[in-house]
Amino acid sequence: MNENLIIELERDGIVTATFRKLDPEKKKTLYVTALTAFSEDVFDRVSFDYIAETAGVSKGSLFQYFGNKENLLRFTCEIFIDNYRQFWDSQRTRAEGIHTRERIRDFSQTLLDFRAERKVEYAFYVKMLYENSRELTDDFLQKINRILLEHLNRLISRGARTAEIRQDIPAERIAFVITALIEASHRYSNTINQKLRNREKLMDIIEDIEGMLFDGIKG
Amino acid sequence: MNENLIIELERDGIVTATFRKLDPEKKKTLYVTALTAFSEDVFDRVSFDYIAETAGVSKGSLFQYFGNKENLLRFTCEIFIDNYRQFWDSQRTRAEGIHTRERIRDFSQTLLDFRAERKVEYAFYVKMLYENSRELTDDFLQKINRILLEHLNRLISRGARTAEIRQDIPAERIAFVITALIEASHRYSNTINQKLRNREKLMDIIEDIEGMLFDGIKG
Amino acid sequence: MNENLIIELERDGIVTATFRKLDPEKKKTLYVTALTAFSEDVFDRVSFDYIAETAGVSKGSLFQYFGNKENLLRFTCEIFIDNYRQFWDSQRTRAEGIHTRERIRDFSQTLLDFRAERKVEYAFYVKMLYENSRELTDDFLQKINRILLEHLNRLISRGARTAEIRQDIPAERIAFVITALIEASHRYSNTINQKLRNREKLMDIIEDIEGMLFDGIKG
Amino acid sequence: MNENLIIELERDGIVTATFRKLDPEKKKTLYVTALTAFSEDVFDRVSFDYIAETAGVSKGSLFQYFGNKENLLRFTCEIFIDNYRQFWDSQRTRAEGIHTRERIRDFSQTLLDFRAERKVEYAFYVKMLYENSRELTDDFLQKINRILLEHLNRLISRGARTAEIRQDIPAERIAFVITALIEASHRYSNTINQKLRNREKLMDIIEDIEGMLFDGIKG
DNA sequence: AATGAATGAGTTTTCATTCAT
DNA sequence: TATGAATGAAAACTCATTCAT
Repeated sequence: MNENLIIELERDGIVTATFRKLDPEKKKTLYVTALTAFSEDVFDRVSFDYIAETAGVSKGSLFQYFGNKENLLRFTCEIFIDNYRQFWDSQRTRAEGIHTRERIRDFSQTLLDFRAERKVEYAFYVKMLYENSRELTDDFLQKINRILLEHLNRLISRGARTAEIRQDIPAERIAFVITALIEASHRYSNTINQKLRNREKLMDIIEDIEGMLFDGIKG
Repeated sequence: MNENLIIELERDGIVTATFRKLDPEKKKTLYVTALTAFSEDVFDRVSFDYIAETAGVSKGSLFQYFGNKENLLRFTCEIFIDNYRQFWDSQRTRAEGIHTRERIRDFSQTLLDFRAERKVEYAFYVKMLYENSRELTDDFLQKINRILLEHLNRLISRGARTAEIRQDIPAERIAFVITALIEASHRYSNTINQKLRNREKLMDIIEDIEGMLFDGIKG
Repeated sequence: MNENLIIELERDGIVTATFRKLDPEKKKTLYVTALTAFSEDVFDRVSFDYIAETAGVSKGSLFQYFGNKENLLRFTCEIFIDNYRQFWDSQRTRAEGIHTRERIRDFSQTLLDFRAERKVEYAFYVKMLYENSRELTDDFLQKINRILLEHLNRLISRGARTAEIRQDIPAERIAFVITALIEASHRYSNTINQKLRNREKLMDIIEDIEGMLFDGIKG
Repeated sequence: MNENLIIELERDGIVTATFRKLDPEKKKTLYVTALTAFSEDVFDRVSFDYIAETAGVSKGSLFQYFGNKENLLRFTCEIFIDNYRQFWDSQRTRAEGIHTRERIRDFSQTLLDFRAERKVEYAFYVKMLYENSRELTDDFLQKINRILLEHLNRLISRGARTAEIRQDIPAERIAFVITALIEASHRYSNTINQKLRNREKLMDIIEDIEGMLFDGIKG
């Protein structure tokens, strides 16, 4: 629990002072419970009753902490974003390949790892991806995207400097294409795996795509 | 209003005979109203009351036409798909460029036109893109996707035959990349335009992407 | 269809002139349909839509014939009573045993026959037996009861005259006991057969009861 | 309010913990209100709104106590049965006649007392007697009947031992006849009193019946 | 500060009845 | 006279939010 962030959230009226003063362990429980609940179903179908019971907290307390349901989601988003940023920061120091192509492959591999190892987080992200009826989801997705793009930009800029990557196209635009492809692959395999039980490996698709990305599709 | 489709929908129990016999103009009003309503908010938050009032029809009548809320969405999806198919069929006869690259640019231009000219339809499509809690949305998206991919596959296969496009990658995979990129562009500009009021032209982005797609990003 | 009765019902505002002028065959269809429908479920759960569809008549016509749902039930009751009276009248001429005890056994046998051969009528009667929330059911049951008691009174009075039956108790009171016992047997076997699938024969019970009735239970 | 029973009902999911914790006085009010409402009209025609209003409780609370309407009826039945059992238990210790015949007369007198003193309970029982569309009513009637028959069987068995009553007929069958006659008398006087305002004394009827029962109707 | 009972607005759905054609 | 489309009053049920203890 990033206490500084909580102070900020209190300033923004997303959590109350009562919540801030809570035992950090309890704050974390509340975060995880909300995250899990919202990752399981659409906002409207997640009831306060359910969250309160699951978190082992009374419904009344929940309202004293967050004021309303929307704020609970907002809180969950902000903590998620904070964790996500930390995750990618920790990735920066990781030993990486020498060549940009390897670094990018590394990058998408990390995304896959995240998905495989942090199932609840990933499910929450997907849910937000699909629920666009509230501005806060847009905000959430943009922030998540920015974290990813920042990371990618670094890789691409360096690739451009070493002439491994074309210099005539702005780095952000290349980053955009890369994340677009990775995200589409995720969505695709998500549908495929869940519905058709197709065992096609996501990494295979990504390799094919990488081929197109670097060498183009021109005959 | 495709009356044959309505007959099929009646057979499938999605609409009733009462609805079928309605004045075509009224049917269209109901379609447009439902389409608009569902494009504005998530399924759970669109109430029958609201649609009835907006369409200038009593709630009772609405139930007599569709039986329940889910069927109203089903109906909307099916009409949408039908219209969408007709739209792409009408595009096939359109004069197109000689080269595959131009044809693909044409394709994405058409997608843009659709979006610009049929704002409500587009918003509905986006909503369905995000609403993944019901099987019927999956079905809808698959059908829409198939229409698009069929169209694309024709272009790509021809491009492969004329050696304008690499032959070592399966056509569907290339089609996948193309639609992924176009869709991401849509999403992107959607967010940008709505929230940041950035006037960046979508076509510019697409041209850049096209460049990467054909020539690769290798330096 | 007893046309005189229909004229009476029209006078009482239970059916309309429109109904009276209907083809007798159609009137009968309507009676049978309503009888069947009301025998299948409780009044509130029988919808006009269902009856109209089953009878092959429009809902609008049904209202023009009867004005409202209650009247349809009233109509059904009255025709039922009329038929019931005819049924017992026809029984009077039937060859009967010489002794009163046999006559009474005959009587309860006839009740059993009615139940076995006219399943729908019997089911309707049972339904009315259980639905006592409207005055009209009371009225119906009283009329049915009176028909039965009249019949029984004749038997008993004769038995009293021939000294086969005690003369110190009013005939109606004896008739009351007999019908009470038969009805209870019906109820009992109704529950037993439907729920416990007990194959106990109703006639056996009745014979035991008859023994008690004639000889008393005194040791 | 038998608090142990309430705990059982909570275990069976018929009432919630919220209800259990309620002020006993309020629980009783709810029981009486529901009992009265269900005694006044058929299940389908008793609305939750009505009960809530009558009990001076909000609709929301009522749902929090019972979850649904069926459970409210179930609850009412169970409390009723409990009270009924207590009533008959308290009767056992009552001074009774020496002779079986007197004991049986005592028994039917007690039934009459119950009816006269607990009008609402009796009306509820009659309603359940007539409402046969739900399994729970069968269950209720069987339980009520069992309480009565247990009581009667004791009387009859003793009467058989002392040779006051015939031994060639099974005790249950005699009990069946007795309850059938008492119940019919109730029904009869119920109709008579309510509709025809006839002041005929029920006890007179019962005495006549008793005469027939013990001595038979044979002349 | 924590609790959870109380509330009532809102939702889907059913169906008798009306009425224009 | 027959029809069936239109209506709206109810009904069961859910759940975020308030508030007294």
